[in-house]
Amino acid sequence: MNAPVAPPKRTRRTKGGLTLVDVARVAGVAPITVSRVLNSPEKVSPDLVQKVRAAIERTGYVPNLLAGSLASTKSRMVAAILPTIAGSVFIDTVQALTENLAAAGYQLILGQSGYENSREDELLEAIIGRRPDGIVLAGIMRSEQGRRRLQASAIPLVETWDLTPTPADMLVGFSHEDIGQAVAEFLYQRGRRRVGVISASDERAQRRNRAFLQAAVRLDMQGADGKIPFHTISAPGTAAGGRAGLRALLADHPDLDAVFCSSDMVALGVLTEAHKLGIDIPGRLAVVGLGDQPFAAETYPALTTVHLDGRKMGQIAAQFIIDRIAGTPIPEVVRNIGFTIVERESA
Amino acid sequence: MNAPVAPPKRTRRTKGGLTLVDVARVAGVAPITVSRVLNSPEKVSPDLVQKVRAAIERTGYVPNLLAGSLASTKSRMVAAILPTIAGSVFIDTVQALTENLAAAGYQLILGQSGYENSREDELLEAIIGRRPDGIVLAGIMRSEQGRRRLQASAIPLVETWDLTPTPADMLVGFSHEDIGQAVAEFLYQRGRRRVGVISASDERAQRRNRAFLQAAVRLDMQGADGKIPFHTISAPGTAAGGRAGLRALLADHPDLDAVFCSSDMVALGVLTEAHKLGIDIPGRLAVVGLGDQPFAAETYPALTTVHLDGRKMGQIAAQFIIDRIAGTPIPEVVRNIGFTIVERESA
DNA sequence: TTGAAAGCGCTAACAC
DNA sequence: GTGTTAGCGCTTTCAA
Repeated sequence: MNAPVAPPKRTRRTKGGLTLVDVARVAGVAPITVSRVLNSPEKVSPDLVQKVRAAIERTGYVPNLLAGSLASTKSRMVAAILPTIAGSVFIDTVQALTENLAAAGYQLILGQSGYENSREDELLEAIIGRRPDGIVLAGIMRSEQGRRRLQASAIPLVETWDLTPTPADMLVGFSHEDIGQAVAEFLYQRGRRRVGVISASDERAQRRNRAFLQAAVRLDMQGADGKIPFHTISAPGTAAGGRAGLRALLADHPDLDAVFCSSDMVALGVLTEAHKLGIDIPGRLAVVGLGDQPFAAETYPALTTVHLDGRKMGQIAAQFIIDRIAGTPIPEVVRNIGFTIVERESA
Repeated sequence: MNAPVAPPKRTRRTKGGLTLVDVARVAGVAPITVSRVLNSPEKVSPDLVQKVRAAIERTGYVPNLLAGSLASTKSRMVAAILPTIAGSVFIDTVQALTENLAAAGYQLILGQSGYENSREDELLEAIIGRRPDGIVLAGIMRSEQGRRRLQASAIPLVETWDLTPTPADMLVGFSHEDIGQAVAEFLYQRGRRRVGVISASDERAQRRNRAFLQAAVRLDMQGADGKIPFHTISAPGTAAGGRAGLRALLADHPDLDAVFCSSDMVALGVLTEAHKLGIDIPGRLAVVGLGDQPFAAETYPALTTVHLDGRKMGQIAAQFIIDRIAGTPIPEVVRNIGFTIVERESA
């Protein structure tokens, strides 16, 4: 039974790609030495480093990071999961993430979950299956199953753009409830008494709206019929949705004197429709957006809006993950970065 | 010399993660059967599929795609390389890419090269090192070294948002020269005779501008001094840049009657500044943007602009890569999808 | 400081 | 249909 069996000759599967072994042969060293030159050159004598670098140069070798990741159980990839990237407010966050992660040697992989959470499950499998060293979520993970899978994966996780008493792991964001309340109070202070809302239907917007409505009722800013006029559009909100929303609101509530929009894009639509209808802004109607997108300061009139620091969230999220991987203690794993109402001309 | 050496006992390095072997043990089958259930269930008998699926469910197993990629030399990842994602025109393309690739089981990895091409080389190494099954470039690869590395990697490549007689591989885009010429002719037909340009400094914009200037000179649309006024801002263009640009142009050329802007965002700034200065648009000044971003139809006045179909480019690029991987013959690897001038109110 | 051997977790290639 | 074996290209572990 112990008789050695003649080893069957197998064809190599290699696609002819250059490997570390080839470079080692060219440089006249062991493969592991090439690996060390790549990953920890300080552990290799200068002349060997020299030799190996020359061999890499000569051959045009590009290390296979997939193989490295498998062996080291470190993928040097971080995943970002967004509802959608189109017309989205998360772009600054993604930009900051990419920049900060790239500087630390990490690559971003992007997943779009859709606002309907339709593909969330398979997306999560595709992401976790690639064993990223960290995951950044735009928003919070609300599905209980999703949370369990993420926690079971033990991958460092950062939720963003929201605040919750029960974060799955780390969190950087702000309170949507606080925004709704703050905008209502802001409009009250500016003398507005008949407010309305035009909003996309996503969950975060709805929480802002709820807080806005509560504060508005408390401050007695209802319409003549005792209600706060409300128009819902599908997420993500568009300028066209804002235009339709303003017409709908005014049809039933001609005495409206302020509108809170779920995004700057929606607010832009409101401004445009108001122009068309000959409605003076801010004279007759105040308009407040959300996001402080680059164009918000350049509309006519300039848009009063809620500034959210997307870059900062991206930067902090990246740092969270880098620190967690490095084992650096993180004093506060939940960071509320707040928001500011930027008062321009439209309100 | 051939005496067998006692095998040294090594500790397993495994981090306690669940593997395919564990699932196989639970299901009472060979590891390869689990692999088949995951990748080609039609080759496994229904009752074994059943058993294995149950074991996967029970254990919460998530396949390690890194290991699968290494073994199969297929990563099921596609890389997109952009100058920058912030305020960028490429977002629709990225969105369409992600959607179409996800539907085919591919994940997107994102790389930002910066407009300065500063990090392009290390980015390329980080991307190629991950052995994506395809690479999509926003723009064309101009660096000779970059082209060589990409070609040496033999990874299917799609250049986008441009046209070149010498594509590195596949290409879907449109001619920036044609745009410049078409816009000049459009303005001429609308009776404009004193045109100017406000443009970001990126290379594609400059080619549009060159063609625009040539056509404008040919059509005798120069200013009184025989020159076409020109204002350059840094890339990517912003509304603030557009405002500054309009002031600069008018200072030297008060008789200007049309402006061609390098992006809709720049054009938005021009509209806003014109409002401030009391300049009637389109009465005294025509404004043309580029990109037909969602807000372009909703500015006041609505922006005349060049429509570029970012989604279509993303969709075609995804299809190119999917077909190439599948070995499907691709009749035309260079696709000019053209552009259209969308005439609205501003010109 | 350098190297040999043994994995990392999966799939291709080849039997039965 | 199912299983056995030998890699994929790298890094960890251990030894010198």
